[in-house]
Amino acid sequence: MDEQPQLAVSTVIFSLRDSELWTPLVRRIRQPFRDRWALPGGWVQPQEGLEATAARKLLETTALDPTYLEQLYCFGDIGRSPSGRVVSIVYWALVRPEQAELASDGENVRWFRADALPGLAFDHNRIVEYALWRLRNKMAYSSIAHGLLGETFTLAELRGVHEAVRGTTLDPANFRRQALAGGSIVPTGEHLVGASHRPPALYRYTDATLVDQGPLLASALTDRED
Amino acid sequence: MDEQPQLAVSTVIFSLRDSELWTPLVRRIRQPFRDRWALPGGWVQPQEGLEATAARKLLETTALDPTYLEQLYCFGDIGRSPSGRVVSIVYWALVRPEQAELASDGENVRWFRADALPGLAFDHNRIVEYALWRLRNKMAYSSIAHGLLGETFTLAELRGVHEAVRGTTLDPANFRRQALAGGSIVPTGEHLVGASHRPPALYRYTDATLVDQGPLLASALTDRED
DNA sequence: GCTACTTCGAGTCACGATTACCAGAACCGG
DNA sequence: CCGGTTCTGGTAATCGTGACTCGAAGTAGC
Repeated sequence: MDEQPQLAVSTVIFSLRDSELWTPLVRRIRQPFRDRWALPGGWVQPQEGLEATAARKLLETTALDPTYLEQLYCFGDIGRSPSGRVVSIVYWALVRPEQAELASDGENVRWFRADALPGLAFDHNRIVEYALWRLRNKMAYSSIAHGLLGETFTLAELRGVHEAVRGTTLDPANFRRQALAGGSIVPTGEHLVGASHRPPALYRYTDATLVDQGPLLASALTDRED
Repeated sequence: MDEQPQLAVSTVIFSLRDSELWTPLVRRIRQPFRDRWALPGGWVQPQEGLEATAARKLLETTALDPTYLEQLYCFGDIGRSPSGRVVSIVYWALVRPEQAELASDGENVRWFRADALPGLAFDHNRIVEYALWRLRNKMAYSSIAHGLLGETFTLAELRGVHEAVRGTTLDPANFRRQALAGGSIVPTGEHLVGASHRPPALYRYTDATLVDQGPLLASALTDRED
C-alpha cells in the first residue's frame, strides 16, 4: 500500500575556521545509512513552521544558533531514500566563528571542510554541493558575509571571508572601494590595535536584519535568487 | 490527534498576450475557498517526482505544456490552509503564446493579467507575487525569455518580451547589441516579410535546453538564484 | 631611539561595458 | 516617387572594474 510521503527538514551549515569553510555533520544512529554522516534535520511537526523546525533541529543536534537561515531547495525525487518516499525541505545557514567554537566536535557531531566531505547518507553530498554554489553566488551580490563575521570587523577580515568562499585572492584596495561603495557597512570610528602594522578601522553592518525574510519581502530586496 | 502535513504541488504559469503578462488560474470546486480562483495543483503522489507532478497537473487542469518549469519555493507556514496543515511545493512555468491560445478560458479556467489578480485562495496572491519577482529577476541575466517566444523571432519581439516583463521601454539599438553579444541567439538567415517597413532578421536560440535542470547542474551555470 | 617591515588606505590609469543619440538602409502605402 | 516606419550600424560620453603606485601608521628588532 502507498503511504503519503514523509516530510523532513534538513540544514546545511557553514562557518569559517582558519580561512576555510567548514560544515558540521551528524552521525546517523539508525537505518538507513546507519553510522554514515548526514545533514542535521528531522521530521516536520504538525504545529511548527518549516524554518522553525530547521532552527530547532539545529539547536538540538549541533547546539548552533545560526545568524542566517534561508530555504535552499525542496528535494523530493523518488528513490532518494531506500526506506520509502521522503521529501526534504532543505535550509542553509551561516554561523559565526564564536558559535562554531562553542559547538565543538563530539561523538555524533563532527566538522568537515566543506570542499572535502566524505560519502554522506542519502543525496546529501549533492545537497551540500548546491548549498555551496548558492553561498558563493550570493556572496557576490549581497551582504551575506555578515553571517560569518562578528558584529564589528576590519576590511581585511571581510575580505578574508570573500576570499575563503570564492577561493581566490582579492586586491585589498579595490575590495575596499567596492565594499564601501555598497553602503551596507559603516566605520565604527574605532580601530583595531595590537597588530604590528597600521591599525585598521573597524566597521559594522548597517542593516540589522540578517535572517532571510523568505518571499515575504522579496520585492523589496535586490536579490538574484535563482 | 496530529496528522502528518499534506503535501501539495502548485504551479504559477506565465505567458505573454498583447505585450502583457498573463497567468491562468483555476476555480476551486470544493472547500475551503470554494469558487475562489487558485493556482493549478494537486497532491503529491507516492510514486511520482515533484516536477512530474507539477507538469501533469498543469496538463490535466489547464491543458498547457510549459516550455520552462522550475521550482520556486516551498511554502509550509502553519495556518496557510484552514483545513489543516498543508505544505505546498510551488513551481513556476512559462508557456508560449500559441500554447496559451489553445488553452483558452473555460468555466473553471481563466486567464488574468499577472499584475491585476483578484483575491485568490490560500496565500496564492503572495506566491504569484514572488514568482513574478523571480521572473523579472531572472529575465535580467538569463535567456529565460526563450520560454515566452516561438522557435524563431525578431529582435523586436525579443525586446518586447523584456519590455513587458520589466515594464519599461528599451533602446532598440542597445538592446540589439547586448542580445547579440550574449551569444545565445543566432540569425536564421531569413527575414520576416510583410510589415510596412524594413524587414527584420529572424533569430533562434542556440541552446536547446530550456527546462530547468534544478540543482543538478547548478555549478555548471551562471545562475543567480537567491 | 632608529630602522626595517608590515598592512592600511588613498589615488591614478587603462580598459570594457553601458547609455544616449544619430543617421543611413530597407521596406510598404498612397 | 515620396512620406512614414522600423531596422541596423556607428559614435561619444559615462560608469564600473582591475592593475598598480605610494605615502601613512603602527610594531619589532637592534
